[in-house]
Amino acid sequence: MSRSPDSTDKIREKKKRFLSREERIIKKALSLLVRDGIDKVTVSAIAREAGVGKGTVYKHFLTKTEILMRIVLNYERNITENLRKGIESTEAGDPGAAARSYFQARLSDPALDRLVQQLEVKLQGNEEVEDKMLELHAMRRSNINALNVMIAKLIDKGILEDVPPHYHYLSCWALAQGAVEAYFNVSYGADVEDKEDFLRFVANIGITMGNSGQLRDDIPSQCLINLPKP
Amino acid sequence: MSRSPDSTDKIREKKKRFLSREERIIKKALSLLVRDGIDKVTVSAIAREAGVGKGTVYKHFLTKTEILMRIVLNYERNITENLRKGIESTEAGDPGAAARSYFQARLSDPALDRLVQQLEVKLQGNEEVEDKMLELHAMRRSNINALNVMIAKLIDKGILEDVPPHYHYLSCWALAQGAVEAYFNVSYGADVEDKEDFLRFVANIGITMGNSGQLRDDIPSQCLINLPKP
Amino acid sequence: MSRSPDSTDKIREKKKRFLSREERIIKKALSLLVRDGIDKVTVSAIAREAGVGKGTVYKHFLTKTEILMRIVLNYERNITENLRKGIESTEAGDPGAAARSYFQARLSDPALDRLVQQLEVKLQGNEEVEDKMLELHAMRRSNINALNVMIAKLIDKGILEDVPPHYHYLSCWALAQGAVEAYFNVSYGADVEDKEDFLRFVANIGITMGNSGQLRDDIPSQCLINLPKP
Amino acid sequence: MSRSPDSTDKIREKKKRFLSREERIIKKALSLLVRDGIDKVTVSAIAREAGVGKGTVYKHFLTKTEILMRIVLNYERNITENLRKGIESTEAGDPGAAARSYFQARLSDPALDRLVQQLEVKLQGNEEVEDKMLELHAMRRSNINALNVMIAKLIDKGILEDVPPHYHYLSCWALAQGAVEAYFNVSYGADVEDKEDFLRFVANIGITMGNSGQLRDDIPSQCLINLPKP
DNA sequence: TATGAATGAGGCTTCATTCAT
DNA sequence: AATGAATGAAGCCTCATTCAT
Repeated sequence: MSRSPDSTDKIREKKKRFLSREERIIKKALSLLVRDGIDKVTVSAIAREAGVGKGTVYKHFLTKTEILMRIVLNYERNITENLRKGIESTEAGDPGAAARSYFQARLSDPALDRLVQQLEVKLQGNEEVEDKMLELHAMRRSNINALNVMIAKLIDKGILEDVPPHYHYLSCWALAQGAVEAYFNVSYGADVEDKEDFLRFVANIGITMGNSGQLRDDIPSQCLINLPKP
Repeated sequence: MSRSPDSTDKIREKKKRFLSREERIIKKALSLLVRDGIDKVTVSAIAREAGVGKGTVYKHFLTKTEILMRIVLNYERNITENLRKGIESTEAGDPGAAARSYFQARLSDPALDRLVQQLEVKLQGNEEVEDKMLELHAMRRSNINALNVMIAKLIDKGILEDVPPHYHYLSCWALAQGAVEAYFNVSYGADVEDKEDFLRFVANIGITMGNSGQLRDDIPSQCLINLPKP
Repeated sequence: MSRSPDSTDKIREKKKRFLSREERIIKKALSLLVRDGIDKVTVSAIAREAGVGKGTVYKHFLTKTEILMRIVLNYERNITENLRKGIESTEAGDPGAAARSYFQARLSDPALDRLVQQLEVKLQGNEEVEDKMLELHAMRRSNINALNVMIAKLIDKGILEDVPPHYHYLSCWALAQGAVEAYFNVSYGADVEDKEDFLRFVANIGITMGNSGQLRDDIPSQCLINLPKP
Repeated sequence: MSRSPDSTDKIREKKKRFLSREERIIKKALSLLVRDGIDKVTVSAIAREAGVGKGTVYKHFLTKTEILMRIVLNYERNITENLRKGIESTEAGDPGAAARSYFQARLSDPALDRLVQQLEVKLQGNEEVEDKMLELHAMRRSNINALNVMIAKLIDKGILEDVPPHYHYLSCWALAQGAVEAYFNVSYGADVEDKEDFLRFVANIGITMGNSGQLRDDIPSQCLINLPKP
């Protein structure tokens, strides 16, 4: 009753191709969303861009909303991964590492970061993807716990100001969020010729803000995050 | 041949009612937008909420987009006004006044602030309101000019770090922008029991960030902005 | 119980002004219809152009359709009047006079003629103006009767071909109708540099067509209609 | 790697059905337009009549206007084809053939002809179908060129009156145009019991008008066009 | 009496989703 | 399994007509 090894291979192969196609759909959806804006992208366009039929898209995703949600989750996973590495480094004695990692991850592709923020706002409260939303929040809660532990230690050491720990990471989050918006804002962004330099400036604020002052002038130059060119 | 005072009064009365109705439409549109999200609000719903017919809405606004644009402009005018007052105070010797005014204006009604940011993103590049967009940008450019002058002086005095002036106000802008998002973000915001306190914390960062360190510990307590309860 | 002469005068004066305003509304409606096309003219535009309120327009006409119908009737009355004079001249011994009059009346302002044809098509079958439509048809039937009598005589005299009399005037009507369309048709009309000359050519065909041949070469030059420049 | 013949057949079959559905939409639109008048026909009604969803109509046509334009172009193509055949016969020695063909084509289905004329007026100047309009005009210009050549020869032979060639075909066009209107005009048309006979009379005028007299009495009886019953 | 703000039916169009092939 | 034609709900907007002032 068991399939022959040959048949199993075929099935495995098939699944692989199926998943790679799913990747392609997501990737193309992403590029369309960034290029044309959230409101302008249709399922038809995604299918066309991905070189598959509309029906095929619906074999992979139950609804359009699921595609968007997937993008948000993918991104958050990436951020989380980077943040975790940063926290580890902080724990290992480099106080600014977590913030640095975080800013670097988010500001390295501002367009993508911005898109994801917009998507999250759009998906907020959508019952269709409630479960995925819960997954997102769970991921963040987990990060938050790690951050709280880490920050509490830094506060204990007198490195960070003694306010509720979440004030610190929320400020970071807010600054990153806002920096991305500034980067794209037509009124403000247009004035910034060296946008990357600005992002570096902001990132440094993020890394040092809320610390108790004594850290401020101690930031070794290697702490300055090195944002990749987008 | 001239109309009787009575008739003139009536006309004035009529115009007043017309304008007040316009206000009501905007106000109701605003509350719907905040409550249901940008994508969910239809012209029909706005009309229903405002207690007028759909056609009436179109007597006041050429298109739905114009309603949204109006909200954005109204808000920007308010921000500008507050910023101008702050800049005046700064020029009068209170270095943190401009930033304080700005944060207070933006963070006093975070829901509105957030909505307007989203609206601006949505309206970006919409040819229908190109002229209004230009008006918005002109308003901001004017603010930017005033800020550049002000910041240059603060840099000269050694109060602010010597980076391009726009780095300073853009950081402020970004932080405010992000703080608002943090305020509403389900993942992060839910943890903040005293949201106003958090906004105050962020505002203080905004007021002090980028200053050269010597100012930092000098902020008199009365400088702490006192955000009104939303 | 009878009003004073003074009061009667006032009423008469009032009525006169009322009627002159009605004229103005019709006139302005007409110019808008010719300028912008039937589908593009709104009651608002007519009111604005006439310098009165929309409500006032509805004091004069029950519906928009009535305005259009009025234009059609006015025009038909004018045509009828000209045709009657022409018939009289024909009866007085000038065989081509009726056709000449008719063509001259219709082709002297082709734009107006065309508009009215379009209006009539649009109003066809509209129950709202059924009575006015009947009036129009009655007017035409009366013309037709006169024409039938006239043509029968010309056939008797051997001047016109012996076909049912209405064939003759219908051909005239058709040619006029079509000439107007040709005048405005983008494809064909653009080629005609001297449009008036073309209309004259057509009119001459109209005047001579269906005659038995012997008339053809006898048309005195003074028969050639002299179309006024539009 | 190539598809099986079976699959190819299926695709061909599918395309065929797609096109036939397009035909049905056009056909039903046509009958509705003739029956109810241009202004009364909605896309919804067309879809309902064609037995498809509204969305399906928009799979075949970009806008409602395109449906109308298609009808106009289809018709013009048919007319052109007939005219071309007629011109060929004229060149082959039958002077009246072109006019005869033309009248026959246009008067064989007066209702359709009339609808198309109305549509063309309505579509005039509509930017949405500018390109299609240009196509229409190009088709006509080509016809006009052929006619000019043909008519010039007939004038040379003394068969037609020596006026600018376009006077001749424009008169034909105008007469056909008008005859169709006469056919349907309630006032005049109602009197014509044998409408087809009238159309034949008009067609004969069209075929002979503008000729130099000597042709007039020579028209052999077989020249009389034989209009098919609509 | 004149006005024009208010109305809402009704038209056009889009696009997420379904399903027969 | 893949496709894309078909669908129709839902949104935006227009404009003839009404009616309170």
